Amino acid sequence: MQQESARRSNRDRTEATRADLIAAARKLFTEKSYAETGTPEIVAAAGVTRGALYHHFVDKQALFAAVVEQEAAVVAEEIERASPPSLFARDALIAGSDAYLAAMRAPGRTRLLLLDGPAVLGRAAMDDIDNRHGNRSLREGLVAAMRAQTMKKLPVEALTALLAAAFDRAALAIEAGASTEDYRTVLMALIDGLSPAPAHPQAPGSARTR
Amino acid sequence: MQQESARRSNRDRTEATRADLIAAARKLFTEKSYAETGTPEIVAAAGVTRGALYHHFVDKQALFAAVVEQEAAVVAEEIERASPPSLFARDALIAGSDAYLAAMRAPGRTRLLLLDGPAVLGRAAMDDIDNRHGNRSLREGLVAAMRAQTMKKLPVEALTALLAAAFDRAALAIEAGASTEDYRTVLMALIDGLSPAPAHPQAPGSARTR
DNA sequence: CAAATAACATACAGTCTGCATGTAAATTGA
DNA sequence: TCAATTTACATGCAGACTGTATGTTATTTG
Repeated sequence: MQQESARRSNRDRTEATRADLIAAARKLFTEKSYAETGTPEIVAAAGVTRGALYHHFVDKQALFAAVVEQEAAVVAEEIERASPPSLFARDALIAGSDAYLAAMRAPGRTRLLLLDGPAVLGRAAMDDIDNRHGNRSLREGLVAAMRAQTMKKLPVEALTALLAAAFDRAALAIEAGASTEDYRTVLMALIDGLSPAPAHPQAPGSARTR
Repeated sequence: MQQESARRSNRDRTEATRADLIAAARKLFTEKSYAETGTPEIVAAAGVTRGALYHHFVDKQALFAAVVEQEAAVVAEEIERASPPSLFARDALIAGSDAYLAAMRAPGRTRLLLLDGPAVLGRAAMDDIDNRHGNRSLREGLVAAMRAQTMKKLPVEALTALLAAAFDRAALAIEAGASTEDYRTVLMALIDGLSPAPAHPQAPGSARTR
């Protein structure tokens, strides 16, 4: 007859505790903000003590980074699930855009990923996370469109970053109550504007600044 | 013969103290971050005590809001100075874009306005500030371009917000070491893509999602 | 010029973060 | 298999910070 609480390997214990902490932190970070959530509250929700937290994470910020990482992965997964990778390049971009905007409606997700994330971890760290998850499919879609000649050839990294920034702002605006249709319309117009068409058929000789 | 420190009216005292606090806070908030800057440090730099701070500002966040407000005004001013309001609509947009990117190179400004600002004050509050200052000229430029028929007619608020978001991300990327030319190229491509040209001269009957 | 008020300064309470130390459980290796 | 070591926590503490309450000085008001 073994003990009440079964004998667990250290690896299992660590994994379970880390998961509990991340889950509790995720819940609180999405309900409130990073700054408004204290570690005592997190560990209470996770059913451990602060000692466990600081054993598994170097500081509160590291726990936050783990939460952001996980949440970014979930968002990427939701997008991939909703948007089949085939189709024509432009259709894939549209499907991905809608899936992203839908995924970002999860409560607190915009604040976690778009406000607290960049402020707490810095833009560089967030870029790193985004590039490992969500942005990847966006960039691949853009590259595909360029190769298919349905999109102007432009610096890929910059284009990916700027379109992602527009999507992010759209998600924030929509959550704040703005018209989803308006923002969707503009996003599509921005993407369609990148078609390799005659640039701007207006008065020739427009002065170039700088 | 009057006293050593001249008799000052309350209005002057308040104005001077508030200005000192905002200046000291601005310096520290741009050198470090909002979270890393404590009120004791701020008041020491300003030459007052925390009592003065909490007399003039309801809390640390309110002081931060005042700093952001002022900095946003300075940025808007720098843009207006560098970009004459006349010219053709597109040229004005380009000049304004370059001026914005140049203005955002001031040390710590991107973190203050683009990272800490949204996280601490919220996107709604930042939108409010932006609309009172920087975004105004952008929106007016877009409206002018639309009226001049050199730009597709689109929801103005949404377009302004999304382009502003792209500019913001570009400023962050450039500060992080990315190629200014790359980002400038993409920004111009995004703007030029909004010309009222034949949208995308490709295979007809492309399926519309939703 | 006295009363009221504004502009501060000082002192205090509560909370939080990170670390140091202590303890129980698991792993190692002889 | 069992003692030594390491891991996974729990507990307690030190420093710092925020916001507030209270006291004091300068200004304004009637």
